[in-house]
Order: sequence, then structure tokens, then C-alpha cells
Amino acid sequence: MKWGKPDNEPRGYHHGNLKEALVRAALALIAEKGPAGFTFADAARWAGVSPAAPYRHYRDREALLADVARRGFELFAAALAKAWDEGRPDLMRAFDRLGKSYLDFAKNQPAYYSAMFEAGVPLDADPQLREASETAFAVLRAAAEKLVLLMPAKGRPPALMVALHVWSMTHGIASLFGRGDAARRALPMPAEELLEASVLIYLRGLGLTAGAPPGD
Amino acid sequence: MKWGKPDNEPRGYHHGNLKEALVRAALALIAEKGPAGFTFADAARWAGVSPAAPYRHYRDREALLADVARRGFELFAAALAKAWDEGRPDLMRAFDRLGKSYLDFAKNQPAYYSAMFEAGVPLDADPQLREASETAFAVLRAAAEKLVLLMPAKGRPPALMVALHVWSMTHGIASLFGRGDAARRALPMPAEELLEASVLIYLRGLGLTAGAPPGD
DNA sequence: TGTACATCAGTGAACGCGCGTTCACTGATGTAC
DNA sequence: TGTACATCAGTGAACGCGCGTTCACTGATGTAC
Repeated sequence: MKWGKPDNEPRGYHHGNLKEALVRAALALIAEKGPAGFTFADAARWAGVSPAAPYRHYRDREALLADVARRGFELFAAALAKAWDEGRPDLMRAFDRLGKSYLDFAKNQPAYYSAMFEAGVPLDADPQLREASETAFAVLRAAAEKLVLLMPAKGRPPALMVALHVWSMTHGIASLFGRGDAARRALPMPAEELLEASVLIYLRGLGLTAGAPPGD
Repeated sequence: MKWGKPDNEPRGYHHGNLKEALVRAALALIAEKGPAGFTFADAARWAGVSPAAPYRHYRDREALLADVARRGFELFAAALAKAWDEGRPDLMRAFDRLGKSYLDFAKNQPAYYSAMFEAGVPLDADPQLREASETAFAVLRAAAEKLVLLMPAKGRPPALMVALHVWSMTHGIASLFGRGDAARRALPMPAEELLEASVLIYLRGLGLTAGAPPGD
């Protein structure tokens, strides 16, 4: 599965799209061996260029990884925003979609997720990276803002806290059970259901749902 | 901080305690540069022996890491069991201690925590590793068992699910905000408080607390 | 208590390997006129 | 439209380095008698 390589049709002296190819190489290699499991030279080999070529596009391996993380956060933010859809048709349904979309991303884009949260890329490596990560979190936060407005003003919890809680639950599930690799634990139920139940119980704890208690 | 090395007092031909020293070396190096950031040779150097010496004790770097993870889970299980203390003096207080103890471990033993949850060590690398990890989780599960018994039998959720929920929340917070390194996000409140609030809201959602809503 | 011997836990030199990085280079592309 | 030239994006050879791993070895320790 090397969609970065023209494989048959041999390319000329110039690759033409090496930067993109390197990103794809990084993703493929992360998926295969984890974020620490590949080298700059590997990426070059995967893209079918000489080991010196990547230096035209990235200062070093770190910079490539940071770029992958940045792109990941941008895709992530877009996916979350689309799922949230400004809270339509109603907040509960939209919130549910938001959580599922988060898990979906972790499951279907494990390489991006890895680069974003597990590769140890410092967020300040690149202002654009930090910005992308904040944009993604802003979606969650905006959703929390709207949610807490459903509560009576008196005992209303800080929206930021609610956002952090939901983020933690979701990331916890994604990171412990979300992916299918060997290091993860087996689960008696799908991760999506585990998350949905957890968020429902949490929201009920906030007084936000009138639903039946779990188990009924 | 090389407590593994006799430093001044030069040792003889035999190290005497190399296995332990290698474990300490791994912990120190993980703390310094992350679980992927050290080599077998590094560990030997840190312990002050030749690069061939570690082979007398571990098949390879993976085996060393797995041993560190195993020891980590054993310490972890002991800490959790002590905090839970069979639910004394009452379940709520004991449960609160349990969560705090989890976060404590993540914060004070980041190197162990890393080896256990982030180094990608497959649990089946070693039966003892798997067993240790299950012993740790069993504490959480036993606590959840007792907790759900407080609920009316009718709408009682599966204890396993409750245990997984709490584990996810805690691991999520620990992994996103628990440690002080550069890759983590800043928080408007201490991680312990964030967790405590989250668990309280969750338990209220289960109908388990009569406490006031947050913010009052 | 002494001695011979087996076993254990280290040494240090050596190897092949792949990595990161640099360098002068060259083929391809774009642009000014 | 053609040509000269600058710039760009690759090459490939080279380097020093540290790693993982092996090997025959040796010093220290434990034990049988």
C-alpha cells in the first residue's frame, strides 16, 4: 500500500510532490511500527528518493513529525466541527455525534492520532501546530458552552471544565482501547458504546438528561 | 542522580546488582528522554558496565522494558490496593483516594507509567506482565463492584463498565495533563481537582451521591 | 580449614549495519527579454 | 516563439558515529570433599 509511489510509471529526476509523499510515508510507517519506529531515511526510501532529498523539505525528522501532527489536528478539527454541526438538530444528538467522531478519528486515523498525542511532539515546536491543536479543542469547548447553557444559571459548571472532562474520557478510551494493536486491552463491549454510556452518565450527573438510568 | 552507580567507591569485577541497576537505568533514561529515547547500550553505560554485560540479564532491550513495565504494574497495584483499603471507612472516601492514588502514581512515577502505558510493550510479551497488569485492574474492578452494590438492584450498571469508565477518565487525565513535560497542555486547575470533579459528576449520574451540584 | 574445580558475571575487542548529515553535482523547470 | 539564465529539487558518494550482538576470555564466587 504505497500510494505515495508511482511504482510502475517511473518518475523523472524530480519527484514533483515529495513533501506530500513524505507525509504519507510517515503515516504509513507510523501505522506499521509506531511513531518512534521509523527514520528519516526510511521515509525517503518509502518515497523512492535518495536519503538526502527530504532535507529540501524538512529540517529533520522532528519537523516532519510536527508537520504530520499539524495536518492531523487540522483534519481532526474539521471532522469534529462537522460532527458537532453547531449543535443541530439538538444539542444532545450533536454531542453524541461529536464523541463518536472523536473515537472514529482515533480508530480510522491511528497514525495521525499517534503523531498528535503519542509521538511526544512538543506543541510549541511550531506555532501552526499549536494553533491547529487549539482549533480542534475549541470545537469541544464551544459544544460544552452550549451544553451548560441548558442548565439553570445557579449551579452551572464551567464550560471549560466540562470540555476537559469529555476530552479526557474520550482520549482515555481511545488511548486504552481505541486501536486494535497488540498493546491494547480487550474489551467486553465496543469502545463507542463504552464512551456513549460514560458520557450519558456524566451528563446525567450534570442534570442534563432526563433519560432512564443505565441498565433499564 | 545516578543512584545505580557506586560512583566513588569503585566496584570490583562483578557489579553485584546489575539487574536492578539496569532497571534503574531504564527508569532514569525514560524519565529523561522518553521510553523510545534510550538504547541497550545507554543502559549499560549508565550502570557503568560494558555493553555486553546486560545480555547476561536480559535478552534484549524489549525484555528490559517489559520487566520495567511489570515492576511498575506491581507497584501500581500495591498503591491502588493500599489507597482503596477495602473501601474503608466508607466507599465514597475510599473511591476518591483510589483515583487520587492513580494520578499520584502517574505524576510521581512517570517513568514507570510510561513503560506501562506508552512504551508500546505488548502485554503478552511476558505472562507475568499480563498478570501484574490484571492485578492492578482488579483493584479498580473490585472497588466498582462494591460501589454498584449501593445502587438499587434494578438499574444497576455492570461493575466492569463502571471500572472501565473510571479507568478511562483517569488515564485520560493522566495522559493529557498528568505530567509536566513540554508536550502536555496547560490546565486552569490541578489535575487532581479535574479528576475529582469528573468522578463526582459521573457518580452522581449513577445516582450514587446526594451531594450538591457542582458550582454551589 | 584448605584446596580443586565448576559456575557465574563480568570484559573488551571486533563485526557489520544503518543512520544522519554534508557536499559538489546535475537535470528539470520557470521566467525575462 | 526562442533563447539565456537563475532557481529549484533532486542525486549519489562520502563521512563519522553509535548501536546491537558475538566471542573467547577472565576474575570472582560458591561448593564438594
